[in-house]
Amino acid sequence: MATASDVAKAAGVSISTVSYALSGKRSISATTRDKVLKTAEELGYLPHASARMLAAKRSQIIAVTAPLHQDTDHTVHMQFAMEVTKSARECDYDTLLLVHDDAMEGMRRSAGTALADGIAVLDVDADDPRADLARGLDYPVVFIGIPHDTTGLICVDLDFEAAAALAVDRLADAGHASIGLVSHPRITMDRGSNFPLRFLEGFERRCRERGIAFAVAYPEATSARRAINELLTALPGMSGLILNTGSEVAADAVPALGARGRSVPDDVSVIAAGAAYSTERFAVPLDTIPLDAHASCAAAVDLLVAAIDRGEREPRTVLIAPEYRDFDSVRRAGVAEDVSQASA
Amino acid sequence: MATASDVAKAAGVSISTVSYALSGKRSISATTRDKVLKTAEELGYLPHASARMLAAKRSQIIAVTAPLHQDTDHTVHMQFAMEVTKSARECDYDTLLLVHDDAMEGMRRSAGTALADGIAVLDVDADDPRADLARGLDYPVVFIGIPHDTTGLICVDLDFEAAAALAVDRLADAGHASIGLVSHPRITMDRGSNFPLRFLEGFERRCRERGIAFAVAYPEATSARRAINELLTALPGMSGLILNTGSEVAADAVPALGARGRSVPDDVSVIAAGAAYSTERFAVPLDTIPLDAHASCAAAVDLLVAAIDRGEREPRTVLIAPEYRDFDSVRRAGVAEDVSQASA
DNA sequence: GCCCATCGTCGAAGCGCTTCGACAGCGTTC
DNA sequence: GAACGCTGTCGAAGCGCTTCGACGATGGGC
Repeated sequence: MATASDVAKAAGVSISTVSYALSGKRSISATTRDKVLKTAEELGYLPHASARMLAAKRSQIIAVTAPLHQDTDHTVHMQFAMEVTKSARECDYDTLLLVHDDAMEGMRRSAGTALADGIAVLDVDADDPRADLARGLDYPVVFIGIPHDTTGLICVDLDFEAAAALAVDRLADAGHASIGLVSHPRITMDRGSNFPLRFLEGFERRCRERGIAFAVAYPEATSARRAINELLTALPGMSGLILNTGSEVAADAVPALGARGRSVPDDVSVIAAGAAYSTERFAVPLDTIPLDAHASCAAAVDLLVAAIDRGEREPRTVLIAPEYRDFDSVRRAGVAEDVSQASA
Repeated sequence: MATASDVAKAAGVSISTVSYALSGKRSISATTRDKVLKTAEELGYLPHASARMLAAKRSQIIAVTAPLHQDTDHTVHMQFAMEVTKSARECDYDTLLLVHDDAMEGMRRSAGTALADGIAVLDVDADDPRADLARGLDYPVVFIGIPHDTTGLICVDLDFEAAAALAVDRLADAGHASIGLVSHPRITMDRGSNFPLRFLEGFERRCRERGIAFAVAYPEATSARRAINELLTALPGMSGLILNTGSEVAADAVPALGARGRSVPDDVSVIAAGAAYSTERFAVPLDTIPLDAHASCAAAVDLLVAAIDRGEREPRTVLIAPEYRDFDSVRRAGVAEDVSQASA
């Protein structure tokens, strides 16, 4: 490979002039700059990454840690890892994947060896040990997800509580007084996985605030049948359903309601909230409050880059406001009867 | 962070002695080595990654390119990316994710700047442009998947043709003379995605060799219904079925057969081949010829590391022999009648 | 008891880049 | 026209590590 010194010789200037011409960090006459750029182009010059890192004291690499629990949703993870990568590239950073059994070791290593300039943490648990590690590290770390104790941390996530409240409001506004929630499997909740808990809290609080009867079910594996049955037992008059669960269970919800003689949206209005998947190909497309990987990751990378490049390290939690996508799976309560009578 | 120079001072030796004590590349007395190791430990010394890269002319980083087509299976991808990462760590390499729109640019950049020491290429198409790029790069590249023209390339993959033959043989040996194949969606085939084509070829060839009647269907989206219907139209007496398709379609195959009055395995024997998913939780667990991400990735990383560390760059294609996992979803042809009569 | 091989350690030369200070050349300013 | 400030360029000093050659010390062979 051609080096900066080769370019300097060929262009008849000094090495530092080459560096400044390419980086633009000092003014260089247009003539010289063009000559350097042209020569660099001709020689196919690309700066040696390690040399640049060493001299600039910056690797332009962001590490991404994604510990994989057995109940983790690979699709969602991959989406987040990719979105971080894309956003990072836009800021001229590459991403290093850290997916060992020991995420802590990876974080310590990338900080200690200056392999990466900062770390993006995915799949955050409520009592995530990586939070303590980050606090002790004096090193830019951004959490995509929110641990219980956010002291000293920078965190980004969809505002799941607001998303839950938004979903409840939609149904309540449409006159539904009895709402079920299909949440995540017990194993996920028990692990203290963060966002399902926040969603659940938001859901329960808003239901109470608005005097709505509610029930919650925790599905197992990929079927919604049992969860739906439980909800219908607890709330025989359930006319609103919120799904904050994996794509397979969510996709199974409409068939599961169908098996109990309820059609969507005539008998039950349904909203998929905090959904990382699209409901367009579901048996009945559902109103959705999306979990937008792009938005979260872009925000996270921005914060991380600000911390790295501009030293902006003040702890803070950024909650991304939920959006509502209407696919007509919510109907006014009471209107249902007319429709079913009409079609019966 | 402590530097090698700090350690040297504290231990009362020279910098080069520190380096040799830690790397073991020259003999160092036990006394000195222990003193250095102890001091390094105490100071929490970790070698600066960029400095090491620059001096050693090696980054200990492997780039992973995974272009994402819209029909790509994220779950499978993530699995492969992670397996590459795990295997790489065992050889003391980290992995850089390259998932831009322009995979070519990423490859060129990591080679040109010496950011990575080599590249693992995922999701290979038959006429993948990255093949030509790799040929022109003079840089270690390993393909996990097999393009049409493998000249000059190092490739690793499951032996899909052998897997297809193995599946056909199992069914044929059990007396099934009429076998259907559910392949991948047309869009995937048309893109020239590589392994479905190889599987298809292996399937057709072996069926012909053994005089088996066969038919192939290409599903759409996530349902198997149409594909199953097509196969039953083409082969009314179909008693064997091979699934070389995504997990959702595969999971839907047994219900789809059920909808047509066929039960598994009594009426139809079924094998999931080249499956990156587990069939354990399917309505009926299926005999499986797994697509083992770990095996492929471990082999690929070994080849890549050999190419980087030991200069072993001879082109070659490594096909991983298929394995058969029996879950009792294949029965002898003709036995089916007895069973169904008995239970009827 | 001398020579040579071996072992253990050190100093110094880079790796290829960024960046700082210096300074020549030129146009302003009074 | 002397003093001044700009602009554009250069040289050199690192960044922290690896690695090569050198060399004193030790020990075995004769």
